[in-house]
Amino acid sequence: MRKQAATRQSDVLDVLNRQDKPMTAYAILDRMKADEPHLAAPTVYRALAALTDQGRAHKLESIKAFVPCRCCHDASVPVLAICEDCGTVEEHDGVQLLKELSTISAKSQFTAARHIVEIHGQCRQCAR
Amino acid sequence: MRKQAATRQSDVLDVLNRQDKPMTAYAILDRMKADEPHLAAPTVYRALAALTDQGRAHKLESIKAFVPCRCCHDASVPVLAICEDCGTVEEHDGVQLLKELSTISAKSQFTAARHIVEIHGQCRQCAR
DNA sequence: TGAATATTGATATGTTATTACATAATGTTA
DNA sequence: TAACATTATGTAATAACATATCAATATTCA
Repeated sequence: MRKQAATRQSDVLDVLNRQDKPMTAYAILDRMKADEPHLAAPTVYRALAALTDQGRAHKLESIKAFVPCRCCHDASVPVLAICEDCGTVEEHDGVQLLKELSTISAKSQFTAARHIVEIHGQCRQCAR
Repeated sequence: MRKQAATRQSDVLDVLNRQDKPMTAYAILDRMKADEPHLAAPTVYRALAALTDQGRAHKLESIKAFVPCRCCHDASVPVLAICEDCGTVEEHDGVQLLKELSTISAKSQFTAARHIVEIHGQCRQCAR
């Protein structure tokens, strides 16, 4: 059934919000197929592209998965810490990094449009 | 023909070094197939995994491509600036970021093992 | 030397992402 | 509201990226 783009996006974001771990696009697709069996990959990818553009979700580039945005990083830098043991992701804001990142870009007169900061390691629970 | 892992790794690194832009694993594979037609994806991926582990190459997570390491980031953070116009990648060292990154991890008692910092934007040439 | 271990090659397959295009809904103008 | 332009969606196919598996080959070390 056809839906408005905004509705699709909300649907996808709902799926992400109901999960406490990152989900791949195909995991989201499978989940949504329970209700809408005809749904296909591009529909999910389109919604995800919109959500990440709007800053309502983040893509974890290093693990090819998505999380809903739980902070707010207006004109700032999302920092995503990924636990390699349990898979959970913590979201932080990286305003503090912005100054140093700018310095680095300026060094070669590079015009930064988007920063990607991901941390791999162990969460508090898993580290002990 | 069978080769030692170390030799394979050098071969792959040579291919990367002869190119001034990042290469995907399959681009490397195609290039190497010119000499060794039977070569297959896992061979290239194994070599790349070793090279990135050793810090002799970097993977650009956000574009799924690889570059040879041209700096040295002993116990530090590689920062990769990717021009979205021409595709070139500049490599910088991000020691300056380490302090703030640690602060962020410490906030939630996260144990960082690896940092991924990538910057998307325009290089100096393309920005004017 | 020969058994145990590790590494490599090859095939197959799994996973992630995009292209291309037909179709349907919506907005706009007269 | 009719005609048209615009935008978004559904669908199939396929491209691009990555890994599992296992047999074959090399290496290690008693």
